[in-house]
Amino acid sequence: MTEEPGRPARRVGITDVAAKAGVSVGTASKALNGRGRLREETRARVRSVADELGFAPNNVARSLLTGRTFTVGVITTDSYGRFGIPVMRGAEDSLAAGEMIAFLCDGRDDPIRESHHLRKLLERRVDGIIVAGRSTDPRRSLGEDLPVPVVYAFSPSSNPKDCSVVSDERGAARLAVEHLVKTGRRRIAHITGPESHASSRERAAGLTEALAEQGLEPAGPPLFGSWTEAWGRFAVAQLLRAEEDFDGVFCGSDVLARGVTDGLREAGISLPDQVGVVGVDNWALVAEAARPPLTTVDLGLEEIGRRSAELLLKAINGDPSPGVHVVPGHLVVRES
Amino acid sequence: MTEEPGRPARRVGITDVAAKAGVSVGTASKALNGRGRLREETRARVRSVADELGFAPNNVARSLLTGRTFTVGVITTDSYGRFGIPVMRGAEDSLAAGEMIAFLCDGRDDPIRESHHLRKLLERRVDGIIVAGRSTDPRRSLGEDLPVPVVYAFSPSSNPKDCSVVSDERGAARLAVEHLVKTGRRRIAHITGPESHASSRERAAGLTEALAEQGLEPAGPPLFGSWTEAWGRFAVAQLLRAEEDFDGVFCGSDVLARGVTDGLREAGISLPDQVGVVGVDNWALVAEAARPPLTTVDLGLEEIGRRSAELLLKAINGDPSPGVHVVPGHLVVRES
DNA sequence: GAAAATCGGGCAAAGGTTTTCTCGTCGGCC
DNA sequence: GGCCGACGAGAAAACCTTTGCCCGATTTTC
Repeated sequence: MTEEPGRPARRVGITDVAAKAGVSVGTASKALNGRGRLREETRARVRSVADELGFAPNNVARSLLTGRTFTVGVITTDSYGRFGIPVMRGAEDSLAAGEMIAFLCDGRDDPIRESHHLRKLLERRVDGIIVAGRSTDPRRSLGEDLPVPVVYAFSPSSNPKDCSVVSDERGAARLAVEHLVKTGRRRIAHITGPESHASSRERAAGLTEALAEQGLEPAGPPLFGSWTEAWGRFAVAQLLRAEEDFDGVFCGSDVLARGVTDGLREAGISLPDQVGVVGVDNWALVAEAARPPLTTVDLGLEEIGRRSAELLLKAINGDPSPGVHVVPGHLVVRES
Repeated sequence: MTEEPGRPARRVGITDVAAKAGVSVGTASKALNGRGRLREETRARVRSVADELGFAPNNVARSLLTGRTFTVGVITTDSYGRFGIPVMRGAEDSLAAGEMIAFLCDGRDDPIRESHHLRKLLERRVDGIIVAGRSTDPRRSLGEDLPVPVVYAFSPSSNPKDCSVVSDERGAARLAVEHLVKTGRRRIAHITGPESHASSRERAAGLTEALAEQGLEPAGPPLFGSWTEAWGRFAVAQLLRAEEDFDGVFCGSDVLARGVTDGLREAGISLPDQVGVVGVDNWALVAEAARPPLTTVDLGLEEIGRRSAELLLKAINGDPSPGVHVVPGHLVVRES
């Protein structure tokens, strides 16, 4: 390569520290890492020399020797979107606690790109991999015979022997129902996303289930559509036109819920007096801007990230946790 | 550490490939990397053995030897928020083209965390660092005498000797004005965020500047507030109450613009017939959900990310580009 | 036909650290 | 006074590749 003009030619290595402290490299290493048997005075001297010289250990060399890089790869299929981000933040949280750091790869939901990234990550000898999905639909496994452990976050692996960490979709519906019922709603409608999405189906099923436990029936069948505000508004109009009698709406997402509140308000219905609305996601931007601000179920995405990283660390240390791990969500009460 | 039960004990190294191909490790290395002088038949044989064995080179060892890790660190202060994400995506784009990969660290805008991450990155011998900010206000430099090059993306470094890549704030205002004027607007008001933010001030100044070039005056002073929909609606009410005569509004952000369109629509003003609205950010979620969908200025955040990574790669190869680099935005015309 | 050039490939050093083994010294104990 | 154990520190191997240098064999050149 070209030389780098103007930049310090050589960084200070443990050799320099050892020389200046008047000890051997081995001793210097022990002093700095708190290993071996050394006089306290020697340790202190080496340490102070290291500080003075601004010594930073070369982790590349260390990794080569120990076989551990203290590095994990995160492959996201979400292009850093709505779901990947909180998961990643949570994961970074737990990883940092273990002095680890994450490589970020954007798979763009393209298997080719994904396996290319996988290869690159393995070449770099990551200690483990987190696959962060963007929907609750299961995704194909990265493979069973990988040399490092893998944890699937949010989107579970289609292979049940893999370790997956997912949100509690049915539980989300239950939380919504409990809140609506507690605030006196009895006729609860459901407006949600495409029926082709697992989360739509699960939440709809969870709703029926939870209502049944309360001795209630849904106010009409679930209205499947798209995850947009426009569909939320449209679905409300449909509900009103059908003269469906309802006093609560459980929406499959906050964006949807925002459309629903707009639709209701513009139809002259007073919120939350006449109708209660609950969303899912706790996406602050949307939930807080809605009128009134949305009560919503937080799926605990950060927690999913944290948990994934914790399970990965455990697996790296030889204690894998195969199977699907469900992280509970929680209700965030605002004004709707 | 603990041993890892059930996992392949040893990965296949170049030694294994060489042995099975009946050549020395050196020769195997040359064959796989296309170096040295070897018979084509030998190269092919080594390659096929490598494939067969599923050989993946150990990049840790390679890095130790060459001194390059093909790795960069990205420190974001944005907790993966609105601005950091597109910048990161752009950066990853350019980096992948150079066969590089990024470590992601969340600085949380905390100097302590930040310098801790910096230290960790340097220990891992990254080839360079990108600092991705979350506002256009300048931020403090990471330091001048770092052993690797640094590029500041979006938030410029306060040290002009550093390399920064920023958006064109004044240009954004100009694009908005040109569009409004072209669609026949003459009395243009400005609703924007807190005056304490550089971007508010710059965009306001840019607006005045661009209007002046068209021989126009702003319709009233800029209304500084917060980056919320509520402020957008409130500011509209204020404008109407003051009986300010206006037929266009330039909003400092899309969120704001959404509040403005809602406020205008609810006041019975027809959009875009009576008033034209232009936002800034091109945040699809907001811009597309607004009624009508927002015309807005895209600041080119992904391009900032790409450019940052390119400049970083250049710097890594010994050709630094100190100073501030401005990336132009572009107008996205929708219906408002 | 002999010297020279080319070709194909092996050998070994290097890169920065950790870790095991070894060795010398000192104090204490019988 | 001699032995043994503990203590403190050094020497060297090992981690896995890359690469410069060298050497034997084959081909080319007068």
